[in-house]
Amino acid sequence: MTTRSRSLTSRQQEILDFIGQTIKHESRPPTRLEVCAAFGFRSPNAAETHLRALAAKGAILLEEGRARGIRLPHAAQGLPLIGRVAAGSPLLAAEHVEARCSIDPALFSPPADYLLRVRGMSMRDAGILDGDLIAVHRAAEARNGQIVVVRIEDDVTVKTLQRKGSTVELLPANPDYQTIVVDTRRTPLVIEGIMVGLIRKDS
Amino acid sequence: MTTRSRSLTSRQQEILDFIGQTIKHESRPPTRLEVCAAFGFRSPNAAETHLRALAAKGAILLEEGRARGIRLPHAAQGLPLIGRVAAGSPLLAAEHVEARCSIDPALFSPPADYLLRVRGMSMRDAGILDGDLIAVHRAAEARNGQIVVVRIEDDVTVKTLQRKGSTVELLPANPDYQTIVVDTRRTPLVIEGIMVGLIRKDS
DNA sequence: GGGAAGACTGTTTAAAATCACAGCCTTCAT
DNA sequence: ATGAAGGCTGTGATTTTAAACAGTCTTCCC
Repeated sequence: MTTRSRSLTSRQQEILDFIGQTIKHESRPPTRLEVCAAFGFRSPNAAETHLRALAAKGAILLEEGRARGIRLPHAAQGLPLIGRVAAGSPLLAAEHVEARCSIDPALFSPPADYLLRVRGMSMRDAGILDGDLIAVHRAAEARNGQIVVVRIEDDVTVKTLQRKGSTVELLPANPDYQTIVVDTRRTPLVIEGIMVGLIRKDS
Repeated sequence: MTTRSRSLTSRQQEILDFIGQTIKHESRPPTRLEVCAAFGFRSPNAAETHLRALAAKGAILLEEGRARGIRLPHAAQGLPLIGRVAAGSPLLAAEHVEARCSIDPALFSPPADYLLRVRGMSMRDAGILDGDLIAVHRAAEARNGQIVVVRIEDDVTVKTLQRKGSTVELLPANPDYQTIVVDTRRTPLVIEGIMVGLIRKDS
C-alpha cells in the first residue's frame, strides 16, 4: 500500500461526510468556501488545512489547480461485490472483490455494506435464485427469521436464522435442501451480516 | 409546465451526454473549457452557447457565477419508480411515478428505463415476489421466453412472452395462475418493455 | 431572399476558487 | 515542559472559470 489510511478525527469525519453529501446531492464536490459556510469557518484556510489532512490520510484526493478538485478515492465509490469466497479468509478481503457496483448503499435500510453473489438454489422459495446478488448489512447479531450471511468454520452460506438456546438452525427455503443445525458450543459460527435486499441482472 | 422541453439537436445531445458522463465518471460537471477540450472547440464561447441552448430547452440548469455550475434537472436524476397504474393512462405518466431511485440505469443491460412495482405472486417461481421492483427496458418487441411488461386493453401485467402466430400467450411462473391467451387480431396488446433486472428491498 | 437558429472563432473582463503565508490557541504524548 | 498535531482567524496573490461582446458561416423555413 502506498498511502497509509490512518484513522480520522471526528471533525475530519464530519468534513468527509459533508463532501460525500455534497457530491450526492449537488452532483459536485464543494469549494473551500462552501465548506467554510457549512461549518461556520471564517477563514478559507480552515477548510484548506482540513482537506490537506484528509488527503494526507488517503481519505480524499486533491487535484491541484482545479475548481472543486476534490475526489473520493476509488475504493469509496460503489459497493464491493463479493464473489466466490476462499476458505479461511475474511469475507471482505480484496481478493474476493469481483467488482464495484455504483449502487447507493442507502437504497436499502439498514444501509448495505456489500453485495454477495449467491450460489445455488437453497433459498429459491424466498425468491433468491442462483447468481443473484444480495445486499448485506454487516452485523454480528440478528433476529430469528432474518435471512443472514453466516460463516461456519470456513464455509459461507445464506440462510434464515433460527436460534434455540445454544443451538442455531439455518433454514433453507427449498424442500430439496436440509436444515443445518449448529451447536455453537462445539462449532464456531459467525454472523457476517443481514440480508437487506436483492439485485438480479437478467442476461 | 414552466419550461418547455423542446427536442435537442444531435450536437446538443452529444454535449448533454458528455455532461452526464463527466458527472458520472468524475463526480462533477465539466467547465466550459473542458467541454471545449472534449469536442475540439477553439473558443470557450462555443461551449457557452451550447450550454445556454441546453438550459433554454430545459435539458440542464445553469447556476450563474459558480464554477462547474451545471446541474441536471431533477427529472433526469434516478429511475422513475412506477407504482399502481391507473387504467387508460400511459405507464410513464407523472401521476404513476411513486418516487425516483438513484440507481444507475447502466447497471442493467440493456439499460433500464424505469422500475415497476410488481403486485401479486404470479411470477413467484421466476423469483419475482409481491412488492419487488423490476427494472424495465422500454421496447415494443420481445423474443419468446423473455419476461415482459404488457398492456392488454387497460391492464398492465408482467409475464413470460410466448408468441404463436397472431396468438400471444402470457405465461405466469406459478401453477396457481392461468396462462393468458390473447388473439392480437381482436384484442389490442402492447409490449411496454422487457424485464432486465430486479431489485428487492427487505423490510 | 431574408431572417432566425445553430455551430462555431477570437478576445476580454470580472468573479470564483485555490492556495500560500503568517499567526493564535488547545490537546496530548514523550 | 516541550514539541507535534489539530483546529482555527485573517490576508492576499494567482489561477481557474464564467460570461460578456463582436464576428463568420451554414442550414432551413416562410
